Amino acid sequence: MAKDTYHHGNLKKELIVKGLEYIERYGVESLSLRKLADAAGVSCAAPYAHFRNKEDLLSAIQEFITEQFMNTLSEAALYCKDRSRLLIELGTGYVLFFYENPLYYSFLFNGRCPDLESYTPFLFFRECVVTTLGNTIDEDKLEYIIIALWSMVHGLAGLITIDGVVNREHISEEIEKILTSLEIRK
Amino acid sequence: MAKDTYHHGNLKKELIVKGLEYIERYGVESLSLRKLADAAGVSCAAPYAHFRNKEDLLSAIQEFITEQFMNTLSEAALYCKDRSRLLIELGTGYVLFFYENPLYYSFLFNGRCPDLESYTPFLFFRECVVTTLGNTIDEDKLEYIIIALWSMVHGLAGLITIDGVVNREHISEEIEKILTSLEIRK
DNA sequence: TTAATATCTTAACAGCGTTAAGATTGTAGA
DNA sequence: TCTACAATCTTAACGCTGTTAAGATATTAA
Repeated sequence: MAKDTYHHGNLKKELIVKGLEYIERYGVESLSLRKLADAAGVSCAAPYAHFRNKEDLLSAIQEFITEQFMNTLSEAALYCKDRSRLLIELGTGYVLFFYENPLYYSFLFNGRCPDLESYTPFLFFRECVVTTLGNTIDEDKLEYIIIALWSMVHGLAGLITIDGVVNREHISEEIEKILTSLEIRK
Repeated sequence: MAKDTYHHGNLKKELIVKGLEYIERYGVESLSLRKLADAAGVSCAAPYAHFRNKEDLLSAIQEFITEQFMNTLSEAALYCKDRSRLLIELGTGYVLFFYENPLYYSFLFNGRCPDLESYTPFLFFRECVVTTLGNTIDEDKLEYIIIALWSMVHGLAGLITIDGVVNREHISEEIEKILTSLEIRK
């Protein structure tokens, strides 16, 4: 976007979006405020009118990604008509999200991650497990199962972003086979 | 270590060890070659006699940590007399290693991780699963179970380093309860 | 219209990774 | 033991980074 006025008009949003695109392509390590400001046609100090510092911008980008992530999960749940497959669809959606955006994974879950107790994707995942298994499992066991399932899904997502673990030919089917190779111990 | 001679004598090793200690305490983001060189009582360009660049030093540190990690796993397997508990002991050791050194996790598994197909902790883990379950499971199913178990252990380690997921009171027992809440689907 | 506020620029600072050129030390071969 | 060579380190500099202070420009509210 060229700059013909003194005020940019939409700098805050553009920094978030351009920053997101940059992370998507090159990862967070090589992202710099100066390059971002330059790309937006603005001086290197301009971003400080909208963000306290670099970390503050990264947090905003993180919120942005977390929102996308939440949408992916809730859509997977919404479009799943067969309730017995809810957890599988959810888990597959979880893994596929990071399969398609590998650089998001390390960005989201590295030092910048908010308290997991209030992390909406986790809360949503937990809720789905409870509604699916709630009646069939002891309450104290349920807590461990929630974490076990989440760990498996979360770990698989991480391993896939590292590469070399899963056959990428039929990725959805592969993920499902992995996630269903263990079952709940009642 | 003070410096009274022109040649340090053991700079390469000291950079690795001091760097490791620094990452342990403050994380990899804030580590700099200059601070490290300063701490070793040496000029900022001295490290380049031993490492091509910063990334090269980080790789050396990573190998160092991976070795420690491998030792933890193989000791867990060695001291496990009850073979039916081998996988549990191994998984608990895996998680505890990163529970005790949370900053190692993101350092090891972020962009710097070598090809997982030749990653020794994975190979060892795989071998243990195969010897434990080899006879009882179909070969094609076994492959998915290996990845599922590894995902669960790896994901739990990651979630624990993020914090807020597991009651830290009796951490070993908590980990075991989580890891045993799912069972292998034959 | 004016005052206050939001947004942006210019200029500067220290810290970073990295390199080139040269000094110092250790070592292998005569 | 002397000498040439290789390894190791220093000094000085480069461009890049995040951040701040002071001031310019535009927007908004009164």
